[in-house]
Amino acid sequence: MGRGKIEIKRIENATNRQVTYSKRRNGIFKKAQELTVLCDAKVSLIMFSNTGKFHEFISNSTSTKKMFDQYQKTTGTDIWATHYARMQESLRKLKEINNKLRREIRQRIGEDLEGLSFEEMRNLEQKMTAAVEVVRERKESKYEDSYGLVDNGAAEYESPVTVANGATNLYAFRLHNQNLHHHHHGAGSFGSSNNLRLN
Amino acid sequence: MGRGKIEIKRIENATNRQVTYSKRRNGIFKKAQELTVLCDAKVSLIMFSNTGKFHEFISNSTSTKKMFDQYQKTTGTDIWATHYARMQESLRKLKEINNKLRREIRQRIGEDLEGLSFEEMRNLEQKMTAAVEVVRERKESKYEDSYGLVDNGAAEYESPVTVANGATNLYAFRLHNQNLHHHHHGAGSFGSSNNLRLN
DNA sequence: AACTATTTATAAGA
DNA sequence: TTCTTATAAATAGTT
Repeated sequence: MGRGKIEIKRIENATNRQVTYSKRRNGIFKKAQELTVLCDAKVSLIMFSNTGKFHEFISNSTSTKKMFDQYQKTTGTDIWATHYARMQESLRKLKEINNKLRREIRQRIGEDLEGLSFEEMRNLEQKMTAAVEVVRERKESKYEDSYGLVDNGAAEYESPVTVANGATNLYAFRLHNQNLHHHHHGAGSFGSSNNLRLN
Repeated sequence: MGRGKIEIKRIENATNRQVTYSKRRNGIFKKAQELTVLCDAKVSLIMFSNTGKFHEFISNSTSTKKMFDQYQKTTGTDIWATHYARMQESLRKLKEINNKLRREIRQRIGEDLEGLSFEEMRNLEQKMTAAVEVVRERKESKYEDSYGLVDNGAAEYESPVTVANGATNLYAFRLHNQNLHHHHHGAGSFGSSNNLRLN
C-alpha cells in the first residue's frame, strides 16, 4: 500500500528500515487502539526495534502487569507464577515448623503446658531430667578440662545420643524449591531417629 | 476502509463486535508479522476479547518471557522483583531463626554443647533444672486434677512466668512483607522479657 | 466464510 | 523528521 508493492523481507537499508519502522509502528498502534475501542478488547503491544528502542501500547482499561498476570493464568505458562507459589509454600512450611519449634522450646522452659495430659507431662519431665543430667555431666567434664582437675570419681555417663534417642521430636525441613535462586537445604538431620520430616 | 466509514467507538451489536474483532485481529497480527520481518524488530502482542478469549503474536526471534524480561529491564518496572526479593529475604530470615531454634532445642536435649564454655553450660544447666522443676510440679498438679486427689501436702510452686523470666532466649519473627499475598505475622511474642526480635 | 466498494495505510519522493 | 500522493492493503457492510 504505497507507491509500489514491497516484498515482506528485511529492509537492508538502515535508514529506510528505521523510517518504515516508525511509520508502521504508528500504524499498528492506531490499529491496536481502534481494536480496543471498537471491540472492547484488552491489548498489550510491546516492541523493540532492531536498535533496541522500546515502544509499547496498552489498552487504557488495563495495565501491562495485569495483562501478564492474565496471560500466565490463561496459558498456564510458568514464567513466575510457579516460582512465586513455591516460595509461598516454602514460607508457609517454614513458619509452621518455626511454630512447632517454638512450642517445643516453650514446653521445655515450662510454658504452654496446658494442652498436655498427665502422661505427656510425665514423658516431658523424664526427657528433660535426662537432658539436664547430660548437660550437668558435660559441664563437670568441661570444668575438669578448664581447671585441670583430674578424674576424681570416674564419672560415667550415658552418651548424649543414648539419651537423645526417642527423647524428643525435632523438625527437619528440606526445601524442594530447586528453581529458586537460593539453594539452602535446611540444616540436615540430627540422626535418623530424631529426624521427623514434615511435608 | 470498507463500504462505509465507521466511527471509532464500541460496537454495540455483539455479533458485529465479534466479527470485527476477528477481522481486525488478523489484520493487526499480519501487521505485527510484517513489522517483525521488514524492520527486524521484536514484537509481543497479547490480547483478550471482551469475552475473555485470548490471542497472542510473538516475533519468532524471541519469546513472551524474554519480551517481558526485556520490558522490565527497559522500563525499570520491577513489579515482581520487589516481591521476589522480599520473599527471598523472608525465607532467609525464617531459615536462620529455624536454625537457632533447633540449636536451642538440641542444647536442651544435651547435644551440640561443644561450643559452650563452662559458664554457659552452668547457665544452661540452671535454666534446665528450673524448667524441669516447673514441669514436674505442673505434672503433679495435673495428677491431682486427673485422679481426684486433694491437696495432700500444699505443694507450693513458683509460677512458670517467674521461672521462665530470664531463663532462655526465644526468637520471635515478624514478617514485614505487607505486599505478599499471605499476611501471617509470626506467632506473636512470649512476653516482653523473652522476646528477642531478629531483624 | 466470501465478496467488493470504500476507506485507510503507507512506499517513495520531496 | 514531516508532508504529499499514488497505490496497495484492510475492512464494513452485504451475501
